[in-house]
Amino acid sequence: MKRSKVIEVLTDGSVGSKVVVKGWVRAFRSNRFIQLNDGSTIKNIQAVVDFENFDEALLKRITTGSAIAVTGELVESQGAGQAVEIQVEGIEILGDANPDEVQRTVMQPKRHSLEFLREQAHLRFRTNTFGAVFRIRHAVAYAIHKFFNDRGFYYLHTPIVTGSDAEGAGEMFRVTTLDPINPPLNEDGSVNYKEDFFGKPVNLTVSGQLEAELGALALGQVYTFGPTFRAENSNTSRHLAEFWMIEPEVAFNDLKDNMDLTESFLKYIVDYVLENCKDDLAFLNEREANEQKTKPQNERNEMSLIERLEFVSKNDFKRLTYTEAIDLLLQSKPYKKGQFKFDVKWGIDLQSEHERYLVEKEFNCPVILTDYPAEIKAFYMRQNDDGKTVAAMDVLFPGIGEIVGGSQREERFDVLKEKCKAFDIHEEEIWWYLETRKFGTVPHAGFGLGFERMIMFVTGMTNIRDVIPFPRTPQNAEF
RNA sequence: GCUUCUUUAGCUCAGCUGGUUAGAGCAUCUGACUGUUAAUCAGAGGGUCCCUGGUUCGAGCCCAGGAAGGAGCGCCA
Repeated sequence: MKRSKVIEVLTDGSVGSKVVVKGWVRAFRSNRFIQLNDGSTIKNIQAVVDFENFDEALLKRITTGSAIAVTGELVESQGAGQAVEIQVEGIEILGDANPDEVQRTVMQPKRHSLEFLREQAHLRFRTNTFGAVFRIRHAVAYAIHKFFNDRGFYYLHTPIVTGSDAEGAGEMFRVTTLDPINPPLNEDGSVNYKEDFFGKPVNLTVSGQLEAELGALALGQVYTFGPTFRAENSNTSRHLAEFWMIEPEVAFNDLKDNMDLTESFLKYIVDYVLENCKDDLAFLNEREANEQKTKPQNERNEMSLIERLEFVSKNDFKRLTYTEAIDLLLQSKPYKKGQFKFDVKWGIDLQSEHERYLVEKEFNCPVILTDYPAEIKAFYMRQNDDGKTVAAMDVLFPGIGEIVGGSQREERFDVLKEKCKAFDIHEEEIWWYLETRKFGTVPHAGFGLGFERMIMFVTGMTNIRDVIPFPRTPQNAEF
């Protein structure tokens, strides 16, 4: 008989029918009630055993963590916690799990710290929390592809190994096949990269944006969705050395179009999760609520996870310029009381404390800041007419900080060449990028969304290492 | 990279002014019970007190150095 998934049995199963369900045992209570989970839903199915009719040695092997197949009739449950359950007629042990060893793992049926779960990333999928997080992670990835596909975007695969060091987005990981102990040397003692695999130094990508622009300037609208690597020694709950980024790029869009696209995109993702991940979201909502109870009143979230998602879905993002933001900060209470650690004045890069004040105190909703000073933003951002600022935008989310960074791109050949000079970027390194400005250049714009930061927002997880299956961070590449 | 906190049983933690045999809850095991929902009740086993060195009659506790982890900051998405 064909196996039914737990979610099928719970949603479409008809009472009286025979079913086969396979999964992992979460709990075996009273020698009678097996809680079985197969990953298709956060919910377990209860399989009820008349232990008088089964071999005691067989029942002994039904332990937390073991894998079994049960055959039986789907019946209405006599208990309160579930509508239906399986009256077991046959049990097959698929894989044993020794309780003494299970006890040392995160499968041990008790509450665990996230730190302990992180040390067992290979087993944390078995827990309710991480099951929910990774089902939602999938749903968000799918929603992103669906959003862009429905709007006529093309998914463009930009290179992971890149020879250009021009993005300026951060430190890069060198990729080489040279012998690290005895590399071939030039006469002056430097490494001879002509003998390396690609004949020159190459790195893992820090951004697919420049290549995405090339695609957009022919295909019209494209997006990338791939792994991104930053060799920064960042030790925070918001940074990974390997993360996933989505970078749409649209020809003929200006900064306003870019903001509109960003806002509808983020709201679409939130709506998709609210609509399609109800069970997992309800669990994470409850989980967060319980966690909040252990915190002092003033550190608790004002809204629950689901309320926060609904709030973002229903309310317009607050849009203001960098210059307006600086004015607001200068008039703010914490500034006047000297409570900011970092000074505020036009021209500075906003610090976390400033962004948090704007997002969490002043507006209490997502904020889009635009038109930053040119000096603190990348070379490819379009120069505004004031000569001082560029058409940049950062989207700031409560609790997460910067979730999107984007801009209208500099499409004027001469201006871009000047910017390259000012930023010390050699033309011969990005001649291909500059050429698009020579042949039918047009205004265009795009942005980058940190995928994991978005997952943090929709799951309520507060450490980025808990929303990617196998986190890579400084000094940690286990699994 | 900087600041700060933590490290004691499988997990989460307590451990008094430095003093005899290091504790609790949960988990595991054994037994009882059997329509349970984090099942319940009784009992048992389980320790390199992170590592190295020092002070002391005596160190889980004090001092020095190191390691690992968390949080915050910087860099950024």
